Amino acid sequence: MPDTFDLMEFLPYRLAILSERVSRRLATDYERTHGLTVAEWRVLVHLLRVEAVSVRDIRDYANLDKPKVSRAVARLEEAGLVKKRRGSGDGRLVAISLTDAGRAAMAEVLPAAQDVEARLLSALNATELETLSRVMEKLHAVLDADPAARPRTHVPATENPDQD
Amino acid sequence: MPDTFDLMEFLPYRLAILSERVSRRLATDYERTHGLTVAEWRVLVHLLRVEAVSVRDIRDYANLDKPKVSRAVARLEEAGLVKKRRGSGDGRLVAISLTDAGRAAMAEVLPAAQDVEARLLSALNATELETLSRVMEKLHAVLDADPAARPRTHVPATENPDQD
DNA sequence: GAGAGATCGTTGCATTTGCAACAAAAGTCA
DNA sequence: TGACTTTTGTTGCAAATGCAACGATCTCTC
Repeated sequence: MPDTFDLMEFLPYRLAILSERVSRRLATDYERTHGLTVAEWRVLVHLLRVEAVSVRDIRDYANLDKPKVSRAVARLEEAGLVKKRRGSGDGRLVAISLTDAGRAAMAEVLPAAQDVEARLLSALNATELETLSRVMEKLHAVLDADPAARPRTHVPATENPDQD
Repeated sequence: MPDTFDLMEFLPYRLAILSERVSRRLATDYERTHGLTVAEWRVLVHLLRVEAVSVRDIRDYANLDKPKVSRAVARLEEAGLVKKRRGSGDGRLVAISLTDAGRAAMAEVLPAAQDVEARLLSALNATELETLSRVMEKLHAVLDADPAARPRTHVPATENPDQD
């Protein structure tokens, strides 16, 4: 054990602090304006891209566990932002989709989120952004090779092969 | 609102996923071997560096809120890893310090944590690590300039001025 | 087509979390 | 000194979390 060990220089800690700070900044907007939680936000974002999905789809895509998705969808349905349709085809699956109100809410909320991201990205030059992406993928790869790590739900679909 | 918005390409989300995965991987070790939570782990790490600190010190250093520190310390004290001394000087402050058992526990736990970090870092070359650090600091700086963002508890002490 | 096993979504429950309120102890200023 | 404000640490409480268990449905095999 070294006699100096500083959290501030410990990569996992630094990642956690930055990530939490960014997430909180992001959440302030959609939480204050629409009372959305992070889970609900992610569900809505996913629904924006697809027609109708199951709880399992959302779980895999948005990195949330089943109960979290289930409850988030329940709250969103109660709020009228989402509708659940059951039965078509596989009777276990639930077809979750956005309502018009949900789409409208996202139209209000998305710009603020993208603005936060834009400000973050604007601080980086092209090289830094490229390196950041590569680094994050490399760190994921280390965890992918570690049996003690939780597996990724969403593995990138063989990112563009034009890497130098 | 763009008609394509992918969580997987949204920086805040990507940061959150990576960070959570790393944190969980790290926690599996000290949680399984010593039943430590993340908050307890951070408290112990901080105590490793200083003699005796207050709840406030730990809160600022380890980015935890007061109740979390208070409860973490209470559990650690009950587990015999930490001792609380009161009254010397300012009667409100609590002097928290490691016991021998606490130091021993850290000696057992730290190597595993450092090993996880080492594996992560080994996937990066010097340039990538340097860029990662710079990028993270830049992202923090964006949030520092944003009134809606939660302030940093621990601002780097004017990092060493030997940057090229 | 009946039964074993897997999968899907929900619910229960104990624990944790975040936030506000609080008592106790300093600090402030007349 | 004595009221007022601030700071420190703890506690209460409603809400969220993680995990296991559950019923319902589908699949597979014989």
